[in-house]
Amino acid sequence: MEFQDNIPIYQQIQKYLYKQIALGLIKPGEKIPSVRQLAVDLTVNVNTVQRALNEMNNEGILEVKRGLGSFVTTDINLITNKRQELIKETMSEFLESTRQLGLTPEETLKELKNYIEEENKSK
Amino acid sequence: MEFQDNIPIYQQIQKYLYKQIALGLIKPGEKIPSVRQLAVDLTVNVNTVQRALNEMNNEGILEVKRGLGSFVTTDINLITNKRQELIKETMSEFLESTRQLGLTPEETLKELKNYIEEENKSK
Amino acid sequence: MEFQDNIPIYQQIQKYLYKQIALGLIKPGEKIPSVRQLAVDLTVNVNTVQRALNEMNNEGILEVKRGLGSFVTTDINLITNKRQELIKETMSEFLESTRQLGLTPEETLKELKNYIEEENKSK
Amino acid sequence: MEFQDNIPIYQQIQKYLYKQIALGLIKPGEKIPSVRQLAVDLTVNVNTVQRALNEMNNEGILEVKRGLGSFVTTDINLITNKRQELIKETMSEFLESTRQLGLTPEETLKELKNYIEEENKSK
DNA sequence: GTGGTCTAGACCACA
DNA sequence: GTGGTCTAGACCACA
Repeated sequence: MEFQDNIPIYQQIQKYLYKQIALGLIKPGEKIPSVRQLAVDLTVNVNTVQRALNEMNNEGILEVKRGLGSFVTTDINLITNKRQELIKETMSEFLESTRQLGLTPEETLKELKNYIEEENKSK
Repeated sequence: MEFQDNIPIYQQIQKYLYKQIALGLIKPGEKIPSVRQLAVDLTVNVNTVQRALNEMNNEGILEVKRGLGSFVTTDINLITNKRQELIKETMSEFLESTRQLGLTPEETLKELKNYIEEENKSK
Repeated sequence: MEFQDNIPIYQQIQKYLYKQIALGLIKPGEKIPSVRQLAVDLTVNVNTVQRALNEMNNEGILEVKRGLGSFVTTDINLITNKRQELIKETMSEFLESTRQLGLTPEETLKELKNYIEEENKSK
Repeated sequence: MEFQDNIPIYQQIQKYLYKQIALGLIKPGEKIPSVRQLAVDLTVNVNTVQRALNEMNNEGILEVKRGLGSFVTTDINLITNKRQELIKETMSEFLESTRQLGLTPEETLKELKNYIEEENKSK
């Protein structure tokens, strides 16, 4: 057994921004806060923010314009694909967790269905 | 937004043991390795192991017998309940993750179904 | 007119390594010096070396193995493609330079031919 | 391996002017902008411009007339020779680049031919 | 003001 | 020993 490494902060920042974008909280073409502002908001070093944005720029999700700031891509396909990718990743991790608790994927599906139904009742 | 700290190692140990028990890899009534042995195996401080086992003893999942070692409870209900609890916890965290990606529980269920079907096909 | 920016050191390091690999001076599967060693050799900060290697790892040209070091990929196709890419880049820059001196691509070709012939004579 | 420093700005200015002249954008005998004007246009120190022009004056490409300004030589041979010199320099640097990628001059010629043909097709 | 690069140095994980 | 992450702080280029 190994113990969980901290997920690097720059990856956490990426995931945070991906979610904001996937949810439409930051819209296509919109400017995100400056690296310095994000660094302050997230109480993190400027370099760490830059590392996060840099990779997102390479992927095309962000367009970083020197002297102007960073903008969410207007390519909606890219955003949709990224969201789909994140969803798949979440599914995969979830099935791994339940597998470790002795559930097959099919049993997991059934358990999830039950869980949701019970939650709905309790409202 | 705050960044995730490491999950405390003692909790990771607990989760590890719960899973072993839930899966039946360690059977009801069975003796688990000594604190010292676990400490060596997991390259972790003895106190950390003790803290993990201590809580599990309070819950009744383990019976720590001084001078003899720690034994998994023979109360199958307790084990079943604990497993169910872990499953619910996993469900809850999963739904929170997909919610952050813009999925309702119902959509999540549909996506999971798709995901499993596609995985089965690709085998 | 703008003045040439310094090409970032990490990109210069990348180009240097690409050339070493393209020329077969570092062979597929071979270990390259450690980041710390490279940093010393190139009198550059460790982080700068790491930034260079990181991107090359993402491209697959290098396989960085934590605790072991960095190795040139054994995927010869990848290397060949990268070399071809660098060659095209060089061609493109060259044609741009000669265009600025008033030469069409065809004239450039003729001039290059002459240049090579004269060089061969003078040997 | 050493890293490329910035090419001195005054040399960049020279190259810029040479190209303008080589391309006939500034004609033989024509007056070029004043040192002060160039300094403003290029957002560069007056001394830097002066240093650039000074060398070009020594070569005879420019005739700096005190109180009147700087003029392109009317000696067409000089201009032609300078252009030829710049072309040779470009060829030489190009062959050095491709040599570092493992190409002989002859192979370089062939690659360039291919490159131009493919570019023409894609138009 | 906004992003880009680099350094020195610290601390961590893997082997 | 080898790579990975992060910080504080400096300096630069673009607008």
